[in-house]
Amino acid sequence: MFSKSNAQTLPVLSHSVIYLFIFWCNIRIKTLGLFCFLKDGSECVKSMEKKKENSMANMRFSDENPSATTGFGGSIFDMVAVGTHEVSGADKWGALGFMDLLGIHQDFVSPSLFDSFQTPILSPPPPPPPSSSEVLLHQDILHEQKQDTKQQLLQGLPSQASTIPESSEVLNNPATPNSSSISSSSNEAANDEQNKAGDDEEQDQDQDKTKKLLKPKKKNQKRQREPRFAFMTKSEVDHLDDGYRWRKYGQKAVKNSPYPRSYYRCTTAGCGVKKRVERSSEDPTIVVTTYEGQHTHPCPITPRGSVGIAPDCSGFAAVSAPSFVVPQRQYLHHNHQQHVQPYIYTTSPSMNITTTASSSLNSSFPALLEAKRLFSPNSSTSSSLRDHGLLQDIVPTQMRKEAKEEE
DNA sequence: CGTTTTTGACCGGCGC
DNA sequence: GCGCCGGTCAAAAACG
Repeated sequence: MFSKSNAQTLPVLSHSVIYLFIFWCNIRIKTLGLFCFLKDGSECVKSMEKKKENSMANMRFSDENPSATTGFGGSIFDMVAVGTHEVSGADKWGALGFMDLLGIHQDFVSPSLFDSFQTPILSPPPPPPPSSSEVLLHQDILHEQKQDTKQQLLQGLPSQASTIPESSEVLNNPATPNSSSISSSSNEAANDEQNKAGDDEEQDQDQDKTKKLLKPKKKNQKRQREPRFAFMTKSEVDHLDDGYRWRKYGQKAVKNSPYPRSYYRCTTAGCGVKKRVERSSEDPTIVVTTYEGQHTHPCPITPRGSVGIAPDCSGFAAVSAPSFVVPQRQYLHHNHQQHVQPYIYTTSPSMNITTTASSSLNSSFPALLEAKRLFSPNSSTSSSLRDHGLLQDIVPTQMRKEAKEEE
């Protein structure tokens, strides 16, 4: 698990832990977490709640079948990445942006992982979606998929339903973002044109308009679902600032929960990314945010304290959250064909931090985007990581140098 | 005045 | 067919 070079840093590990702990206490950010890529975020939440007996802080997702380890058995989604944040009320969002908090993933995610991020948000179209054969192969594996998931498969849409947390997300998220998003938006545009034509013929009532708007979708095909990415955040604030601009378009009461679910849509034209925000009924301090789709544009705004446009949300003030041990095996493959397990990385028990990472992470997800940013090639930390990978990320570069000199 | 939020109505999918 | 439920729409209200 540890390479030789990594082992060389072990003598300073204890210092690193202390250093980390102090730093951790200073910024008062506790990470609990639980990030997950999934087919259906709501199901993830439900499953999480069902699994309440497992303290979130102690949740572990192993290389094994996530269903077995997480209680998600039979679920249609894959756990691909896991991690959560807890934000103390004192900090809230005044000093630390959501992205700042998400920055903790800089140490969860390997440089190799970020290599998989290299494709810019506005890059040329990504590789084509998985071939039908690949999709069908997944379908063979998935015996318990729900009907909509099957339809997605048939449509060549992303599916992460395999109980093997492998490359389905890898194939899907980075591979299909624009294609899926654009196709859906273009479909909507086509529908709009149809609707306009229909309005010319008869403009009786507003309700008729609404019906016309919705009917073409159901006639042609089932509404397509984008890949979803959900995470749980312990926060007093419902709508987390992730750098993008969102417009709320709906709110619904959640069954068996006193807290409503809010629906947001990215306000950028042509970007169909949506997100849902709701509080856990069992732990009101936990906010569950589910992203759907992928942004087709740079991060439009620059949060507190930053100046200028952040092309990829990189303008956020970097508040480096505590770092964590990153096992060598966390380094993920560039080859999306390879299966990638949702590795788990855990710090000392007192920190109660658990996270996983996968090369399937996509830069359209703010948390991961931030992680990517923090691992930019210009970062000395990044270069160090590229050299050594393990543990070094939690040890200041200077400290590592001193340690080596002592040897 | 433009943008965002609120909120009731509506739609499609699904189970019975 | 009916009812439930998640998701969406769009007019009205609120906001800056």
